[in-house]
Amino acid sequence: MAKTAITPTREEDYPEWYQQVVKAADLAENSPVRGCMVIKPWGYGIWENMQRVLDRMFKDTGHENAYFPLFIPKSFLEKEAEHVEGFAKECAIVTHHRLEPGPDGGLIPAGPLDEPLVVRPTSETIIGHMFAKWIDSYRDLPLKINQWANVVRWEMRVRLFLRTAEFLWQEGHTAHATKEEALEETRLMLDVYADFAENFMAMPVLKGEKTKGERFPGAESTLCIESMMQDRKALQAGTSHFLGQNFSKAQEIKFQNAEGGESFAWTTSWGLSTRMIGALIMTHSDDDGLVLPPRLAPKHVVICPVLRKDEDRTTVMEYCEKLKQEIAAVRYDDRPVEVFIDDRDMRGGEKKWYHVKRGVPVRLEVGPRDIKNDGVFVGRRDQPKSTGVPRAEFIAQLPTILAEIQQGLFDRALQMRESNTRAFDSLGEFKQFFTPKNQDRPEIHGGFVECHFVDCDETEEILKPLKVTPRCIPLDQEPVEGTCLFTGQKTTCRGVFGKSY
RNA sequence: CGGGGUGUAGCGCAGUCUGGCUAGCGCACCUGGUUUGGGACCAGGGGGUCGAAGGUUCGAAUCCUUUCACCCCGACCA
Repeated sequence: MAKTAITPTREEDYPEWYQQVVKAADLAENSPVRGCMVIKPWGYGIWENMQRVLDRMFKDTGHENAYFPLFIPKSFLEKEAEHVEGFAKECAIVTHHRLEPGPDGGLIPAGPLDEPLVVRPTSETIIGHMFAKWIDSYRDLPLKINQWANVVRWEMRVRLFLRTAEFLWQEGHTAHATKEEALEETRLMLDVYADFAENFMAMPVLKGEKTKGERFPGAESTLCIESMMQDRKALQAGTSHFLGQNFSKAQEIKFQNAEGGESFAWTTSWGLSTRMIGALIMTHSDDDGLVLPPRLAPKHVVICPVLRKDEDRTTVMEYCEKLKQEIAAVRYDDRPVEVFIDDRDMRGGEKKWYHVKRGVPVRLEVGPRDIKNDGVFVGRRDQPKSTGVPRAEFIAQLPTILAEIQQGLFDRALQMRESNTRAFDSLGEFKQFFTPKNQDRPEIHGGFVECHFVDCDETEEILKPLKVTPRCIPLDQEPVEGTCLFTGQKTTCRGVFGKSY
């Protein structure tokens, strides 16, 4: 038996560890379609919880859901120059609309389309087109729409959840009468994302602005939340874009203002994807598999009946059923606790590890011995040892236990980020920090570095060979005079740097 | 699209250099039994057009030609 449920460990080979966790927790697997994944029930359950929480947040901030087509006329994508350039290289294109029997018994495409359709890589253009029709007057503004959808970006290299050719996400699109209002919206949605990440995913994030090079194609500015994974690499977890009037001018999203004149709307867009499941895995999971923050766990508690002898079976199962109902009556996070019984005919040890690997926050084992004492045997995913506890006591403590696990995960992740964040004054230290000791098989190294910098080509040139990128310029910083670590120029701008996914 | 690699059972592989019995092993799966408060053990069993097409040969997983697919390293990325 291996010392850890997952091999290799994070230390030994982080990328491989990640893949093994996804597999062991039964979250998703590769599909016959290149680059596309199949999300399995346990993984999809996490996504459903993410959707539920975010959807509530979007509605609470005045947004409504709608749905737009999967296909976008190619001409739409051509309207915004930077936007085309950004996405052109990774678009799937539909050119035909039927199949005919071919000479070799196969099927060949027939019925070519007059105008090819692009499978949406994002929906700015088609939503903008509809916005133009819906908006006539300043009284129609603001218009605040969200869509839950799948999008396709023909990525060359893929990893489950982190980068797949097709992924699920939500994309918010809003139009406003003034620049200020649009900027406020961009910032508001970033705050929503940060709230979601920190309070539900238990994942601390940096809120910041992207540099020119990292900006969304066509955006005036891109705000983002950045998070540090356990291998100290950065993951962009969500973005909120201020699109200025770029898209409204390209798509004629115009309105008559209160003064009777004609104005272009100011638009925003913001998105968050199934990549967050990857972020969740890489933030919390350990060498025994997935660790789930209770607020997003598909199930909170699993009851494993210990059925050794046939004559005990009825007693044990009845006790478990009663226990299940009692637990389901407990509330956590404004919802009933999600509990289920796993009575599969399986060895105790195997069953225990099955649930450990899937990250169920609380495991209960109930056998004749516990029933005699009216107790339960409790195993917490965040603690190595299981303990026997009186049933009533467990029921009373359950919300506290779940809250403790949730908070503990956040604290640990924050501690991890803080202890791997540095502020350097010399480029030498910076370079050393990001250079692995073992070049052939780089060990886990680096982290975040905070320093003054000027967003220019020279800076990018220095960063390139190090494979380091500016992650963001943190928001709300007091301007302090300093020297750019890369160019030596005077500046008040400070940024956070790191290697990224 | 540049450089490298791999295709053999559901998964992971050996066998290929040096052609030769009925193509093997581990895990998983099925059956029976012994077990069961910590990832069991014993016995038996099912499952393969050896990526595809063509060629050489008495004989091809193995040699030759062509082709397809996938993986890794680069450019791009929620």
